[in-house]
Amino acid sequence: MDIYFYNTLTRKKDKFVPIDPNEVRIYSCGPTVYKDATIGNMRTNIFQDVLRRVLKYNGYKIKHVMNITDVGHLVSDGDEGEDKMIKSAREEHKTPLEIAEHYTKLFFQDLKDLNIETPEIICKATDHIPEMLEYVKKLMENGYAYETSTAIYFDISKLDKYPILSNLNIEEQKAGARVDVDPEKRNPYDFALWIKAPENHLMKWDSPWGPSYPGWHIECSAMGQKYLGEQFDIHTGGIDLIPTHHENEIAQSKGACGKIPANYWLHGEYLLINGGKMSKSLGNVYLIKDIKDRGYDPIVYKLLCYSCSYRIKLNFTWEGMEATSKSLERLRNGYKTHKEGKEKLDEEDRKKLEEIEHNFHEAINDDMNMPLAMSYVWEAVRYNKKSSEVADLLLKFDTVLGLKIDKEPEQEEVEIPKEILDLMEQRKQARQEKNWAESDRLRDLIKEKGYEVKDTKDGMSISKY
RNA sequence: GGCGACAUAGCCAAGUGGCUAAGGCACGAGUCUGCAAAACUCUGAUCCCCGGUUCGAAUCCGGGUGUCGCCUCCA
Repeated sequence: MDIYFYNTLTRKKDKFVPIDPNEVRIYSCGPTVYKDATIGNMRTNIFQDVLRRVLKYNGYKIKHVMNITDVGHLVSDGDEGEDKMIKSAREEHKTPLEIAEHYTKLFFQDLKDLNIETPEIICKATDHIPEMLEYVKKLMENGYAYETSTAIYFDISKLDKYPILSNLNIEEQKAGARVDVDPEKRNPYDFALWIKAPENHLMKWDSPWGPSYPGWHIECSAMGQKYLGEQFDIHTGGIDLIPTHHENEIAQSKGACGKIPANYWLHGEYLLINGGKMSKSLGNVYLIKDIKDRGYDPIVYKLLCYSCSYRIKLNFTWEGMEATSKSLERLRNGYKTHKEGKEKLDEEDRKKLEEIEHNFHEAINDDMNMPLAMSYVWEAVRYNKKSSEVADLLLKFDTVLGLKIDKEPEQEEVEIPKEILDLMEQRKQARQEKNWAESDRLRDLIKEKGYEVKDTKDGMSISKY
């Protein structure tokens, strides 16, 4: 079955045809490990995970590279300000290396909590300084770069076209802020490939231009080329990377080898918080940790991300989380019911299930239409005959969804105080005597003390309220 | 100022010219239960406004209105 992806390069859904029919090569711009990753960052990671899983569902092998930016990403993309790593190090009284290790660890914990597959290759910028230097030298040799007293810049006027991903007309942009940065720049949109380090700079390496450090964009070009070759299939990232980072990556690649590095450019839209942007000043920056602290399985957030296309803005609210939490519970419950179901399916049922599978497959192949795909998942969950064959189909769907659909509801191990246990015992007696008034009174009393008792087939269940 | 996205039932949202406009959550009704909870079943919209193209438009075109984002840090 054909796969279609919306390609930022062509601004339409393109049929996906990999360069190598057996293996799809993907590059994803990974985190700058200078602070906690937000749930917004994680939305992008979830979308990239779905991409992997969809390709695998279609039988492809994957070679997926993700970088860890641990140097060179300045506070401003206009090549000014401090390096983000160094700023964090100073603020947290640690070395840049310690900062990188700390936040890298947290990042991978988030991926694990969200059941996101780890890319085949994870590469750190600081481990690839020689490759980056080579790349810059090549750009110099090819005449696309020039030196000033502070840095090596890429000369965008040497390109036939810049920018090519966004429709910006750079002549008409307010480039004022950029012009001031370095009067030696030839064009306002020229960007730094390599930056000469001031005397006391914490991270610097020897180079033909003295002690210095890499610009932000060069790492992705250098590492992408090293692991995936001059041209690969898919490049992904957040939508905000389009106007600067990805434009510049393309520029670098065109300068170095005359090619656009990837055939398909996929970008994930923003996550909004209560209808607005997430920002520190508004105090609405949430982490996966916050989701856990509120008692939610992080997978709930993943399912929330499936409620709309990765290409439209998703509004995060705790109300939405609550609704999705119920939804996930029912989904897992439905799986369990089928798993334990003993009904026999006939030919007609199997035909119906095949149809559902076909529809699901078609949905995920249509630019990862997860909301539509989920509607077929629900069709299977609701299937009137409860059979393990339906459960098997749901498990197959879960190879794409990654929702741990077969996860048992969590049995929280909470210490129940003796007082509550005594009340429960009293209530049990009252129920045996069919003294409903007393039973209800005790239920209310237990609730007052912070516990909720429910009657099930197998007796009473108690949980913290 | 330039660029872009979005506007579908109470909320989230799929849908890109034509079967009864997916699905989830909430609400309501019912089954079950002493009651409640859980579970399960059922129930709801003609698609922001105006004009046009067409046999036919939520879907295409033009014009409005509204919300948001980017161009400055951010996935």
